[in-house]
Amino acid sequence: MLSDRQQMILNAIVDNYIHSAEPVGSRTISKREDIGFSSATIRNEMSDLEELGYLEQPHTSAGRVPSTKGYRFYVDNLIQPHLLEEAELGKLKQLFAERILHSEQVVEYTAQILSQLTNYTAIVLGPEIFEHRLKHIQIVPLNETQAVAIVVTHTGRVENKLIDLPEGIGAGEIERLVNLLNGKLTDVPLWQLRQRLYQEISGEMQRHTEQYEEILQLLNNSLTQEEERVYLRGATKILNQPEFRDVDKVKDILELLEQHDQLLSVIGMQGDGLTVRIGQENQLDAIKQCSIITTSYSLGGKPVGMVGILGPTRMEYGKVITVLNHLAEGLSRMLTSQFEK
Amino acid sequence: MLSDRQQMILNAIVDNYIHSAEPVGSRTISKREDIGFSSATIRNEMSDLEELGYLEQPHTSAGRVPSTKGYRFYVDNLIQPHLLEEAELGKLKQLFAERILHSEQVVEYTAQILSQLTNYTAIVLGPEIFEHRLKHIQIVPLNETQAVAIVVTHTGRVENKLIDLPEGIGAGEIERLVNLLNGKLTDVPLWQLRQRLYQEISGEMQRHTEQYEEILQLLNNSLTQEEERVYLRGATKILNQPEFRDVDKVKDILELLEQHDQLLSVIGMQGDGLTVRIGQENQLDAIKQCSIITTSYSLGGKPVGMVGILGPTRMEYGKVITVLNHLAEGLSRMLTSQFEK
DNA sequence: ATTTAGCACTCGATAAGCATGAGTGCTAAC
DNA sequence: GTTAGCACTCATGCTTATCGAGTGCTAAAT
Repeated sequence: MLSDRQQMILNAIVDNYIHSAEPVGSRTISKREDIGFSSATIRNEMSDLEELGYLEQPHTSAGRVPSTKGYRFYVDNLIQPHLLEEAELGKLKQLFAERILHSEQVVEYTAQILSQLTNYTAIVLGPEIFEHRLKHIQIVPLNETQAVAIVVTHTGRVENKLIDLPEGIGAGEIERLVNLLNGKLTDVPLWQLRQRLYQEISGEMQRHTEQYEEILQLLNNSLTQEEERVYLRGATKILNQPEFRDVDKVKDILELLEQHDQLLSVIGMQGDGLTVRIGQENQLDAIKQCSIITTSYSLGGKPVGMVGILGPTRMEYGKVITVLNHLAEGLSRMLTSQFEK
Repeated sequence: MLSDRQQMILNAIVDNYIHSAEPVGSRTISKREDIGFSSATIRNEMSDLEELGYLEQPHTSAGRVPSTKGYRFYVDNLIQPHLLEEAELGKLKQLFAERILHSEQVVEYTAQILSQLTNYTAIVLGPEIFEHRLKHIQIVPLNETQAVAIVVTHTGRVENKLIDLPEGIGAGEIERLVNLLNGKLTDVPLWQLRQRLYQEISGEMQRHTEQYEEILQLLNNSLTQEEERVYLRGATKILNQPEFRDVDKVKDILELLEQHDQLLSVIGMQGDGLTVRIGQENQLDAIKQCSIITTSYSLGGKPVGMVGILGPTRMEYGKVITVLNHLAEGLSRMLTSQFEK
């Protein structure tokens, strides 16, 4: 529906604006080598593009700026594959070369690298561990009334929680309980634990109802504490953007970034594959001036976490998408290999 | 060396500036009920105070602003005890009423409350665990080559690390090793662990040199990962301050706050008791426009962590100091009681 | 039928000029 | 020692003028 020339011009305008942050005028475009038309022609096309809703004019005598619709078209149709530089590729490779790291640590570094490479804010959601299988449960009594319960998954993740002990329970009894749990539940995927606990063990555990509940809760917690899986890096990068040189404009954004639970609704598992949310397309008011690009990474083909970038609508979409894809792929490969061992 | 009247005036100026953020003029002071002098008199005194270095003038025809030296005198001599409101006290009580929380969690909430009550940025350094005693060591093999080592302290803290297993070690052998470690090292304070490992066990562990090293490293890590003990809340509060309405002014500060390792040098164990760093007194350039108030909290009388507040030099010193003292005391009491069980 | 040169027009941004007023420093009187 | 009075300073805000990047439109050129 847009002519080739219109697409070419829209592309040129978006490209230019992404790098200059200034409204783009017709002359600027006509001077580009790949465009063989006078500024007057460009002006006419720009006028049409504005009427169609792809461009906006801050004021009458200014150049044009892409609208959300304009960016959307750019992202969906015009974006050209971006090649990473040697140094950038190197950093990525290095990240995944590290051995002997918990998956959470890898994810944390991923956020760091992501922000460094793109100069935008990185938001990463650590992997779900539903699919991980139980390797070991341990209850270590600390004194007469308290103990710490520990759950180890087959991937080496360790979750722990302080629990209250019922009155007068003995060390022997705790040991028996733990042995029972380990015997019955080892190699059970975490998402089945709840159910299996009720099904198989409740009968034998009537004496231990209290710990039973506590343990259930621990398992639950280790599965549901989503805020704790959010990694944020480079939050202040937004301050480098010329369109956010005003404290009032960034305040809401930075406050949002501080609340990890809110971030979940921004980046939380919204389906697999790459998603681009541009400006107004975002639900939260605080980031209607921003774009968010996310993609999922997976474990054995099943999406378990997200990596994402938050930047101004005027974002280097091409580069960010490339980097995100690389990282998501690397993470998936790494997790999967670790998981399968 | 300052006359009573000078002190009174300095006090009035600082108080006023803290709340208004505007340079304070002589008339404003003379109008205050507790001051019975004309603006001319005040002017003369202000002129003297400026000459002595306690006040500064942004420009000739503006009011006066306290200098670092002025704040220093205010903090050291003039500050009046601040009473907390019911609601504020309530929040503090509630915080320490929570049971069954890991000390780290309490510390995290502390940071939250601190920032909420003061409207400044809270920086809290979680407790050292040198003094904690070893309760349990566990090594859970995940496959032929990897295992996860877990250390539990008598306070319920759990540290874990992925380790590589030496070729061809059997489950039985691991179990023997763990039993040996538990037998010899239970109830040993963590700071002694290193030494004790070498002294008592190295002989019997010649076969296991590799894990030996790994375990040492785990212990080391759990003792030295200081960045991970830094809790930051309310970083964006600084954006509410009128003197920081300029992005360039806040950028450096926020970037500093993002780097937890740097924060350590700001808040890190700088001796026990209350410390106030005012403006220029700070080492780091980024926060020479800020003041930092810290105090330590302790375990059985020994300082083990810090709570701190970062705000503009124009800070409500009285209130912040009161809140910090309350929190540090509460934390100390809580930790100590938990420790002693 | 396109494309382009030319030109009048718009409007934000910048600078200059000016009035305002908060605040000072100084002097002389109390 | 204190204060009233007054001239002086300087940031702030307002108005006006200038500048120039960029547009839209028209008419000529292709």
